Amino acid sequence: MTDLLASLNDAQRRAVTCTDGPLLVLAGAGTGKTRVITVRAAHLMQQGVAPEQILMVTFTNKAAREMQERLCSLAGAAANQATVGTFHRFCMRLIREHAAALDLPPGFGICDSSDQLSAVKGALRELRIAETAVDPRAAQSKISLFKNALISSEQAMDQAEDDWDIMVARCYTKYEEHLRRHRMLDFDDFLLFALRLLEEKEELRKQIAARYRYVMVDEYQDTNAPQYRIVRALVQDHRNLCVVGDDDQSIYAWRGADVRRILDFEKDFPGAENVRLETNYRSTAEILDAANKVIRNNPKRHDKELISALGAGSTVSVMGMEDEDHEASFVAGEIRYQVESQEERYGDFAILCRTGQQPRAFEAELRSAGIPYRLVGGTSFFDRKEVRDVLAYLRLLANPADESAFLRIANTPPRGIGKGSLDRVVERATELGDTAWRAFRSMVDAGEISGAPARGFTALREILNQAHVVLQEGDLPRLIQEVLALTNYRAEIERIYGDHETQELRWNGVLEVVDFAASFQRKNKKGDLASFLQELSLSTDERDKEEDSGDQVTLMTLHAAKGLEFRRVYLVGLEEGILPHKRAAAEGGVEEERRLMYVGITRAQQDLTITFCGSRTRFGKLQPCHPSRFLFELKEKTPPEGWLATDAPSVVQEAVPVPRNTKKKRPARRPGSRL
DNA sequence: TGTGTCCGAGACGAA
DNA sequence: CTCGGACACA
Repeated sequence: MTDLLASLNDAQRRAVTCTDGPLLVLAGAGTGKTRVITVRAAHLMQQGVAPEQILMVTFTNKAAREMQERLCSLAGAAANQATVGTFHRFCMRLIREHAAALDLPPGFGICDSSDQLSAVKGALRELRIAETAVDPRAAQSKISLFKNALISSEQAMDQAEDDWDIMVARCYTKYEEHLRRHRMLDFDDFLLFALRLLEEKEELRKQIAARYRYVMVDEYQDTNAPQYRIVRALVQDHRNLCVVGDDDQSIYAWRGADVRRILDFEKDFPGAENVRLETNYRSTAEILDAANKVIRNNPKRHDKELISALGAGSTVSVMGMEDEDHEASFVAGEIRYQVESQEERYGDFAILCRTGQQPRAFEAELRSAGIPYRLVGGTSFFDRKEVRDVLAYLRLLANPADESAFLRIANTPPRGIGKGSLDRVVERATELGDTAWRAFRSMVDAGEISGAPARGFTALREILNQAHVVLQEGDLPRLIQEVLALTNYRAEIERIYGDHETQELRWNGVLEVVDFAASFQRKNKKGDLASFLQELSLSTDERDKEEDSGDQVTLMTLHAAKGLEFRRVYLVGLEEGILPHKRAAAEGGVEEERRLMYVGITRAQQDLTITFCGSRTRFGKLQPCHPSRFLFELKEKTPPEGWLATDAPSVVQEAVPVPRNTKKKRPARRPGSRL
């Protein structure tokens, strides 16, 4: 404990010891940002601050987990009493604790992204707007953006400039009605309701703010409007706020983050101290050189250059591949070679990509090469059909108003309730402003629905009634077992999936939900069903955690990689259309894409290899593609005329070197491509 | 009502 | 290619 400060450089030490009042730490990638924030918390504890008074907020579960672990290793088990978590989780707990003050039902349901989409579709249907006129996905993300910019549906209506805007604003209104009617909150609501609590209930704000005397915010460049105001409300009495961030790593503008927040910090909190961390302890000079060359093409930024404390290393390689299969087998071959020659462990490697579907090719290749890997993010455990089915039963039990849960399980397993009846039920429910469940019941009672669907409804009601009895016991794992038994879900799995192996796999997924519930109840003695579901909605797959100790290659998106570091990094798919991503570029977001590239480069400690493909399978067809403009920036060259146009000039194909890879031997490395 | 099949659109990122 | 939605049948 005593030498907490000894291992820090001057700037870091200043950041750690400046404990009171507002403090801005501008920390470039790899300059010990997490180290500073955790040592700072440990230092506070050493100074006599109780851990319960410390609040540390991050953006991802992964960052929160890592911070908690590092804090514990610095300050011991007492550090578990500190509040460390994501904004969303922190807010969700606040809301739950003060549900009454917010007029929220205690067992409010969570509207996850697929429910959001159904809600938007429902709103469009109600408004008689064709999905061809307004793409539900576009509307949904626009609504989310509104909410994260604290723009109400009335304001959205006022500022609408064309028909599309108006339709989306009306959809926004309906969407909100839909959520309230079904006692649901979406992810954005966590922030908004917490903010309402803090800004409208002064007594409660005082009480909550007094609990956290020292507040630290990680990745401050990613805060959006509600997050900023939540923080402001929490610290306004004591102003003990430390924010850490890097404008060059702002990659969440699409979620409403506003880089200006970090640039304006000193304006928002007058008299703030300011510390800059510029010595990079993570990467070699070559890697930082590459990072600097790319990021300096962004016009609006704090001028800063990372300086390597490690010195020179090996050259950053840029490799052209024929297609994504070759790319994958090249990377797999290299990793295997280096591990077999005992240069590295699997755990030292990361493969970073821009989109969530790129990992597919890599997964297949790594598996067939017998290389252990873990895929971070991606289609999560909670998106699996069988898991969603089981959770839908639980959601309906916790919140009978949960329409999408009801629609999901109404006929799963099949019990004679077809699409026709469900459509009528939903129609009626919308008409009456009532829940689908109650509408169904009244229609059955009135004889408007009879025969098979009515019998099915009775059967379903019986299942839920019995489950409800078990629910009263408060034993979640047992409740889930009961639901599985009542629905005969095992048989349903066997009915759907032909082969035995798949059946086992799916059933295991179901059993894992039981395990989740068991471990939730071990941790929260009085945890009820609603809070279990609420917590679950914010969980990424916690099973990663256990496997973390294993020696595995990490496969993930750039967004998921922020804050992490690996000895050897493969940054893959560096093509126009992927990085920068086509859609992001079209929306004028090339600068943010460049920051993503910067984030990717700066994850590497010792060795960085960048790959791109000459062609790539899209929509089942092989399509030519050409190297990213960022590769030209890396080489300090200008892309040829017409580079950024949709179709590639034929010259491109020749300019792309395509080294082939043989699996067993180490592939020839070609430092630098001939761009 | 349940099941099968065809068709067309499609994919950015996280909590 | 791969999923969801629409449609045709039993």
